[in-house]
Amino acid sequence: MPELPEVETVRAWLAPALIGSTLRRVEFRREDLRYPIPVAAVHGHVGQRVTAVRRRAKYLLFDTHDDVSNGTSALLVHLGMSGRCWLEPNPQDPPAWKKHEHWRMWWMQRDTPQLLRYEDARRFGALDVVPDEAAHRLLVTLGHEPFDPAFSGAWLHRSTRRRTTAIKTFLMDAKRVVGVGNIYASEACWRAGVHPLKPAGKVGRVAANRLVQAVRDVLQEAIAAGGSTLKDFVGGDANPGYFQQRLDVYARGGQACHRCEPDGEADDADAPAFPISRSVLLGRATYYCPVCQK
DNA sequence: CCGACAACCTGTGAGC
DNA sequence: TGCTCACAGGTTGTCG
Repeated sequence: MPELPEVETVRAWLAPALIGSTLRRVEFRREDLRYPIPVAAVHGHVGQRVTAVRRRAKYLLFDTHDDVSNGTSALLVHLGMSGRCWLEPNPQDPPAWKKHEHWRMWWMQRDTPQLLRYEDARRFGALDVVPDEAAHRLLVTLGHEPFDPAFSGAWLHRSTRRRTTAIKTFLMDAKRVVGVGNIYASEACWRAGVHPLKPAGKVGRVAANRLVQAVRDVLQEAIAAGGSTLKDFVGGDANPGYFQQRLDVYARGGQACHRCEPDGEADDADAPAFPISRSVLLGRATYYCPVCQK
């Protein structure tokens, strides 16, 4: 489930609860997610207080401060493909561990206990400690944040020259720009009218500008939509439907292009004149309109 | 350096 | 009902 908007949504939900809280206890069910969890180092954060809850790329960062040593550190949480991280609404009477729930963190906010739970069926996620953000191996390689002015049409145009890789693949490369996952990469290409399989080096200045704007717009709109269904996602077991109903191409293979055939209306309309195509790029489903995306 | 691909792991839904 | 297969929103590592 998590692309950047989902992670940002979780961050916004956790921040007010965790900021100012002190870590009291950590429990593990499994110590091997994508990487081995440095269990001792995580336990070492007990007693520390959260000063900020941030997002970098798709990583959540809980900044912590140790009043005793006056040192600062951070806990890093990644949701991978199937991860969820949420505050238990009923910490006084905590439910049994879910099948793929791997760790729990108990926090104290003034006199109020809080329970942070984490589940991840596929275990592509991660939990790590970050004593020095500038040196952390998962963070040092990351490219621009999409809302950073450094991610601009000029930059995109400049950094794609002579690149033969598909523009969609380039946009999904976190060493270049972070937070653009498979869904939003397809969506941004459609909005910009750029064919996702087009060699990155052949994207012109005008199209590069449109792509950058499209990436920002689609992420921003998805964040806004995520906020509106936040409770369903964080509080209970409800499946986040978020932005699904607003997608123009993703998972819409064979259905009418919203631009070429706006009155193609319902997704169950038969035989649209301008159907969305699906192809596979680097093993990932890629959706586009072959007519209006050049 | 670049680009293509396999790998990590489990769940779900479609088709038979 | 039960089996098999394709596929799933991320990221790293390796190989040519």
